[in-house]
Amino acid sequence: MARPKFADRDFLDAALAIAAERGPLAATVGAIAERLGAPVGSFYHRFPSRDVLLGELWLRTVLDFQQGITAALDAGDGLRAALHTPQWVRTHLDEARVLLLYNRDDFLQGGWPEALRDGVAAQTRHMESGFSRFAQLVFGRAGRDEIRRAQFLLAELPVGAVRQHLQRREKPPPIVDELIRITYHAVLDDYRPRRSR
Amino acid sequence: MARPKFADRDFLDAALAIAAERGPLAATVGAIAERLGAPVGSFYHRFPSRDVLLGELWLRTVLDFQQGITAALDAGDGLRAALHTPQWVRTHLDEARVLLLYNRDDFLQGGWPEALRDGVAAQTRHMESGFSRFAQLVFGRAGRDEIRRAQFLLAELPVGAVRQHLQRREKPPPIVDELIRITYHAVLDDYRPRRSR
DNA sequence: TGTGACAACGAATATATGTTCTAGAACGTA
DNA sequence: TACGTTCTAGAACATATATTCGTTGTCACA
Repeated sequence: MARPKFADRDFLDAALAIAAERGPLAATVGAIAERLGAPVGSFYHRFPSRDVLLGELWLRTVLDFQQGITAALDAGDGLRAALHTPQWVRTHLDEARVLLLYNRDDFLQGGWPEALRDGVAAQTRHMESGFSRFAQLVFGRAGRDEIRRAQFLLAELPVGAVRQHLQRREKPPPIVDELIRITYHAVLDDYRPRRSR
Repeated sequence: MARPKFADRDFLDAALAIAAERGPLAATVGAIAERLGAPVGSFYHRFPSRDVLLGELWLRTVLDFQQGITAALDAGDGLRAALHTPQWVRTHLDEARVLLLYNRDDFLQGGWPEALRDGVAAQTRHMESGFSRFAQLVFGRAGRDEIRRAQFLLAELPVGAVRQHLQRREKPPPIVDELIRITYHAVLDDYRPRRSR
């Protein structure tokens, strides 16, 4: 067997670097290969299509991102879960740009490749269960209203607060954590259980 | 003079519809012309390039969006300015999708056309002055910390809270306004002036 | 009715990009 | 050493898309 000069990983990393720099759209097969000094043929030895590569990149990134939130929820620490986003962003600037600055579906040229459907579906379920767990943890129940608040505190708020810094390629300053903390407590304090809603 | 069958507006509207439906990327010259029943040649009678069209679409949309915020600030009503986003989104679903779901620079294939540079720069200045005015209005001063809080309350928070609904092409439910209101008051209550920061 | 200006119209062109294909090199194994 | 497998290598191909260009049609007005 011929010794491989390039690993799957290398292509994923090259794609990440390009996508973080100039957007996922710029991560063309040609650009990725060129950055790696590899011929495009080698690319297609590793990945059946560009969509599969970008899909795998997204999945790999989102799973890494979510891990910290899950860990915080496991520890029963809702605030830490909310603050995980700015933390993670500081240590994963490139990944964060790709993951949080673009929409999931704008990654792919076509739809999601069959091979990744299950992974994406599992990821979605995992995320939804995270919201439920969070709602249960901090509100004591997981009805529609509680889940909506969980989405807000766990996703919309932290991602929103971090976005402008990602656009400037800079680490989120401490004020971001402060804003998240303030909002976190306010939404918890405001909450009063209701019939159904 | 031959009577024009298509106006600039028609092309902009067609582009908006397509961009709202399938993303700005899908708004190709061919797709726009086809939707309008116009030949591509007519397109280039109106716009020097696709980038100019998309740039103008973005500008037209963002100016309309900002008008409401400016009006609220003129009236000295900070909360109304923050709540303008969900309001506007409800009555401008298509526009909101294009404006708030994608990054400004991901609109264009190349960079911003020379002809629009000034408009974009003016828009940026206008937005920044809006943050300053808001900071002055609700915090009594416009230092770095106050402006950062203004950005959060006026932009990141409302846009973040509205995003998941835009993705689902649905009007933001009342809970969105409630979350914005809660956060708004919390950040104002928390605020204490500091030396400089 | 003729003419000029402007717009419609769509074929042609250039380019970018995903994908395939053929050839050859490197390595393990018999 | 011969052979098969796996990879490198990059040319070739197909397609999508922006843009150009030459022709045709239509209207206002002389």
